[in-house]
Amino acid sequence: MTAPRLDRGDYGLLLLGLLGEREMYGYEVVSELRARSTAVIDLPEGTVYPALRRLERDGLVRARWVDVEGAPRRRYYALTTAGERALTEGRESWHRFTRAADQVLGG
Amino acid sequence: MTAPRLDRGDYGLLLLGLLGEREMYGYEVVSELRARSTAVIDLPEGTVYPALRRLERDGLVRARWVDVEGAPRRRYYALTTAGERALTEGRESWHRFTRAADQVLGG
DNA sequence: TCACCTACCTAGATGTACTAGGTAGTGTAG
DNA sequence: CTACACTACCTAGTACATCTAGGTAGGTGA
Repeated sequence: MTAPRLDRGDYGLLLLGLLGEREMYGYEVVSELRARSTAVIDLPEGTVYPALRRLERDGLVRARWVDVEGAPRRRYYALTTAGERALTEGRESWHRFTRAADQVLGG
Repeated sequence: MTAPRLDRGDYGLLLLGLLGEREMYGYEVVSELRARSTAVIDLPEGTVYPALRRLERDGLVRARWVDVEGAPRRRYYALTTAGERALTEGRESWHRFTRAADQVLGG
């Protein structure tokens, strides 16, 4: 019964977009996404952490542990060169797609 | 190794968008999508036919067989009332999403 | 003591796209 | 008359991402 939602894709590109600005850790990514999109994009942690792992597995991001005083340690993620390239390409194909979709949906 | 693609969602909404304009049959949907999006959205038949079936199963479209002289018969699909409502809602949430995504990706 | 927040993680279910086929009818070029 | 191409439909199986629903652990404040 649920209506079809075009916004259910591979969210990896959004994570690349955030990490393209600065190094971030997983939990920060979750709250940044929510803040920046005024809660429109509200990915649960169970979605974000596996997604970051996939990006790492595919060589698009690099991770490092950082100890923090008086808090659990954080796993910071940063783009690799391949990640930056993927972000650029992904952004372009995303814009191509939105233009095409608006052509179909009526912009 | 493949780069993450934000444009892999549930394409059902696009089909609703097409059918919102006029009744169409499956094969027509495939070629219309390709034509209208200048081949950016190129869904294979193996994607479109099952998607139409799902929309029908969910009560968003209604199907009828039409005999054609000198050609294989066609299965025409049209929106139901629920389908029109789903299209309106889907369009809105799609626009909310693109705005939010551009906020993250850098528009 | 209890609740809550940060910060990370995973197993399993669900669901969709896509691959790679298949059937059948019509028209056409060699 | 044969081979190819095009229309028009269909399905089984695979791959993969989201999401649910948990869990672990350290720290803070009532």
